[in-house]
Amino acid sequence: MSRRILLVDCDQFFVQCARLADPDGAGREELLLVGGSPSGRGVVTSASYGTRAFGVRSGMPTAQALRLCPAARVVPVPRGLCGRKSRDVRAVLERFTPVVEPASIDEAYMDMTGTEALYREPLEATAQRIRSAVLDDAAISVSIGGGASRLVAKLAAGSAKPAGVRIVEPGAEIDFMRALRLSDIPGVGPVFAAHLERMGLSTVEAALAVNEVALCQMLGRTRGRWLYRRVRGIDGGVVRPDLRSRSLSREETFPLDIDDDAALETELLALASRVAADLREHDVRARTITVKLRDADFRTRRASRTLRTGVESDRAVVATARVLLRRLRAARRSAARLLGIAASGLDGSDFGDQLALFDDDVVESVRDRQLSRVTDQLRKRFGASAIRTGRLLDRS
DNA sequence: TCTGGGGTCCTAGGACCC
DNA sequence: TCTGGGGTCCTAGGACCC
Repeated sequence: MSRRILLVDCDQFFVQCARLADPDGAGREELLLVGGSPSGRGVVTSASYGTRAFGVRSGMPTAQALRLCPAARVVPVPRGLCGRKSRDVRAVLERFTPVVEPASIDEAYMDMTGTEALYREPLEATAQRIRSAVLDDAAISVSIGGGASRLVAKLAAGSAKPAGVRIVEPGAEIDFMRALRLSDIPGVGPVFAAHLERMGLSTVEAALAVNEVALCQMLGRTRGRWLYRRVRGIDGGVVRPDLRSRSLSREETFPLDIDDDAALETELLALASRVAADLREHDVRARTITVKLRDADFRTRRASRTLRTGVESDRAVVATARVLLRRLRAARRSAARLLGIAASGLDGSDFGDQLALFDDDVVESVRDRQLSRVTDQLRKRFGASAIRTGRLLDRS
């Protein structure tokens, strides 16, 4: 039996949250842009439907959006409320099935296979009840798509927007896909779409006419097979609840580019401390630390290092990141517009003695961990400014 | 007023092991 | 002295998504 999957997608999620956060201000504003940045280098995170009529899209530089729609009001993302609303929505969804997989802050997949017998109603009716329940109990409007695969559910949700439900019945997948462009398929971004276009393929209809062998000859075996299945609405994806994240990161684009090494190290210290605090909050340790630099000319460079054992303390993360930053700076001197730090290899098991990767490997002591945990406690009780990170860390 | 911040997955080469 | 593959891990970069 084929699977019955729903994708629940919040309508203009950040706009809805901004309106809930300020009902009398943003709540009354039809032309609303959420995002931007005090630095003036921001982009639109979410644009209200009113502004989209002017050509505004999310991801667009705020300055450009305001040129298209000068009457729009710009408000910051209400981060805390967005997180709470996201959890509220998920809690409602979990009343309908335990198999809920959040795909991002504003969408989640649900595996509803078998629930038609359980609820004694078509999937369409259940989806309508889910929509109403989320609106009533979380005050968030969602659109819901349904189908035999994650791919079809996702695309159906797109066609249901805003505030609608669209279920693609089993067997109707190809006819549903036929109306789409290849660039509508998740995973076909601007680069791949342009490549396909050069080969004369821009619509799903056109790709359906090419057999699998020919597609593989055109695109290579992996991508040929991948596209052959996608245009037929097929993906191998399973809905998996309780997915743990594979990496944690923090990054910052500076209001003005920074070329001074000492100033960059100060920023590094702040970012690395935040990453380390995030690791402890999630109760994980990271074996790999990556530092990312974006130069003034927008070229992005990275350097990473995998340690023998996972780390979670401020000192170990900072010490590792500092070496990587110096290496990047030595390789190319340019003012930096962005600095970022990522932690991955989370909870990776210790590599033991199989390989002594580096003689100068950063090692984290029990004392380092205790010190960071105590700092966390103090910050929790007395506020973030209770402890100045720099003093505690400068042992390297 | 050019281009945010948080992620996932894939590829490709080299090191190293069996 | 010459000649292999296969598998895994690490690193760097890039496409892509919301």
